[in-house]
Amino acid sequence: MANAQDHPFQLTNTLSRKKEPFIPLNPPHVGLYVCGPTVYSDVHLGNVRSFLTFDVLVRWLRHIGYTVRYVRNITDVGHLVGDEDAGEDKIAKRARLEQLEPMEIVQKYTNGFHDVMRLFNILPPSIEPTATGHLIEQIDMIERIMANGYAYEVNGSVYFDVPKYAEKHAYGELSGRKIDELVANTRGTEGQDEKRSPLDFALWKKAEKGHLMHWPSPWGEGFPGWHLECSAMSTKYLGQTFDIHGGGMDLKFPHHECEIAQSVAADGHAPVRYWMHGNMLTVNGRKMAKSEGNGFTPEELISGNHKLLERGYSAMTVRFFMLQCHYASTLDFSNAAMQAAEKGLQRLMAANEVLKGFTAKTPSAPSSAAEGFDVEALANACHAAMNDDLNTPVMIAQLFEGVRAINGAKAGTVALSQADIDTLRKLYDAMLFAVLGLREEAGTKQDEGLDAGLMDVLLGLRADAKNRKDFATSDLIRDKLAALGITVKDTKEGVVWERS
RNA sequence: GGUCGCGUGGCCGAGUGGCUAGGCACAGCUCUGCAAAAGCUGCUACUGCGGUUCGAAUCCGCACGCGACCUCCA
Repeated sequence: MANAQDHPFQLTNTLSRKKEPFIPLNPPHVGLYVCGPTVYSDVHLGNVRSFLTFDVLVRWLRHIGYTVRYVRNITDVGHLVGDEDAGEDKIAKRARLEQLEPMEIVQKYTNGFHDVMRLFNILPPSIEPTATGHLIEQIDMIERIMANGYAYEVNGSVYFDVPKYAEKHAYGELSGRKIDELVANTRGTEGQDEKRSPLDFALWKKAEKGHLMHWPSPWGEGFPGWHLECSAMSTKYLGQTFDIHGGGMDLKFPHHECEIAQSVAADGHAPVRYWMHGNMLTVNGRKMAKSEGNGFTPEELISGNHKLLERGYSAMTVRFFMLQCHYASTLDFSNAAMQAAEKGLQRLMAANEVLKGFTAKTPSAPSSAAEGFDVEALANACHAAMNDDLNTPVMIAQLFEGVRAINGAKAGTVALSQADIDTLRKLYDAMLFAVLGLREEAGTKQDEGLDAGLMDVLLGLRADAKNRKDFATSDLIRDKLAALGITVKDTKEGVVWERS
């Protein structure tokens, strides 16, 4: 767009805690890495929010002309369930519970994850690497770290030496932590006596007897540490330093902090130029989390079959609901908010239909009092909002300003030129579908074969009744249809119906 | 306990020190056989107390309330 130079894309870098102009390393290419799911259970709505945030980022970067290589991993090596069950990983535990091979668990929940992503119209990444597919790279990285003296081996396990690293580097810079405080606040360390410091973290864990997932390594049979895969895979596909790394707020510490340490220790470079963290989805003010048990799955959301849900909501309603909040703010889920979002989305999409339906001529003879509308200013405002740290709520607010103009043009109170209409069409098409990633939902369209035919019959009968001024009959038909969830509207252009 | 963040109208949520988003709900009007939709109009808020400033929701301090992270989590 015209003033991309004047208003470059600004992104909050959680490393500096400031909004910074986004300048990629090798324009027009952008390297983006996002931490993906651990595939040991169903994804819930909180997970969806995070992936949605980065989906909008990718869509926007591409919209303003960048070529994005988007890498989002699948964590398919289980990691420790908790202190008590040290030795058993989440995937192995699940495999035992469901009596499946660990890789069946991985495949099952990977498939489920992909289904959910499609449901919410979240674009697939360019590369979706798996931890188990990159053991060679991970082992190689451990060797580089050891060669540089930042890791040590104990009984077939390898640990990262955090105090050693902190002598020369800023461990804790991302999450704002200080080494002394971390040491002072460390919780129980039993079962971790192999570590020299409680802050040290595993790069490689020796597999105990009976452990299902393990691979050979220079240190014996074992499996990689949780933080390592992201470092190894981002380095492989995006280079030792790349543009943007994203993930949920809850991954900042220790996960992302460890990633920085691993990369610096292995290759001597800070891996990431811009760190980006999405905030949490909350329910009644508390974080939605697997461990809190307050999450619901997308299936439950759509069916409404969950005690927190008054009724079901469509995937696009949820998407729109989330986009009406800035990604860096917490967002609280509530039925009232969902219903408000649903109405708003309907109005927005309906206005887009009105816009598409305008004929070549001016939509409706504007009255002499019709006001003009600055379409250019609207387009610029949308662009500026997105460039301002992906401010989707402000961008959506602008689209609603446009809705008034579109509906006003139809009503004859706003004058739009053909050029205005063309600009608006392009703008709405781009913002609604390409950038916000909304899509028309099935079931609201009027041209669906049998349904459409049946409706034509009923509405034909109703029109006859109306012509005879038999309003009792015409209203009866409308009321009965309303009871079935179909709204009939008599507009100037004719009768329209839609499912609610 | 440590670190970080938040507290905006009936609800959800933006907000760069002055021009006081937007959505939903609500009320009135227009259109309409009625309804729906749409348009117009109305509804002016920033947890509390101090301070800085000509001027603060926005900056600073204190208090209260809430949350996140510190342990697997997006």
